[in-house]
Amino acid sequence: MYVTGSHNNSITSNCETCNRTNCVIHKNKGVLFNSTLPQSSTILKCKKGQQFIIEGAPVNGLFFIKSGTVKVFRTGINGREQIVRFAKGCEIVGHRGFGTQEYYSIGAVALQDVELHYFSKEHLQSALLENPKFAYDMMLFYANELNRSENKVKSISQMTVRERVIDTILYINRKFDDINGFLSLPLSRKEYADYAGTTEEQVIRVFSALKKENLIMAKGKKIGIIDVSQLKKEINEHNYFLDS
DNA sequence: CCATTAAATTCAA
DNA sequence: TTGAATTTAATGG
Repeated sequence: MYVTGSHNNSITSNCETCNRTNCVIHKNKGVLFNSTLPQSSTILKCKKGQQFIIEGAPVNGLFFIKSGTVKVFRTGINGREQIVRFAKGCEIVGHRGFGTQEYYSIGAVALQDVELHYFSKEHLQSALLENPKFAYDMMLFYANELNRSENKVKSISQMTVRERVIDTILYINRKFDDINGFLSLPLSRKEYADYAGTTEEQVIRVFSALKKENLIMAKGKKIGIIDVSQLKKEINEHNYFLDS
């Protein structure tokens, strides 16, 4: 098994050809790219591991992910990282700083090589004011994010560690496809822990238990789900309805 | 939490 | 493509 050239498995998601029905960028590309402003959007490329939003830095605009995967986090109590969400192509990052907030309350780093569309605040403001459809789509996005965030508070305060870890696996599974039985997004145990609100060791132990129970399989960073319905069942018993 | 060992990834040649 | 170097996973105290 080998990779030819420098083309790793980057998802070629050109916004012109992207046909995700739920993509805010795609649905509003006329508004976003045909602006009267000369330089409406700049494309930014980040290599794996590169941080493109720094906590506390002033907000100048918003990022739309063109391709690749990103993790969004905030630094918690004793320097512990809390992963807020994982984002992929067609999603927006840095949106909470938009509007009133002056500084980012989150950081964002590329988990793989990433391409970003960057739009300035000014450009987006005029696009939003002039185009109700775009504003409406953005509002839906914000509402959805708020819902997700509220669910997360619930899950962290009320679920057991095991349930939170399962919840995290299912979240990754829903959001990122399988490649022959394994989750296509490789994450370290620490990253699972930071999302689930626990420690690396706890994640490792839950993983080991789940492996013994034949619910998942793990080969290094490659995690495969064997029995999705059984895992869902454990979560559903506690009435947790999950986000996208 | 930390220390140890096993395993997996990365990197350079 | 390989194996040495480095990083990450797993376990037990």
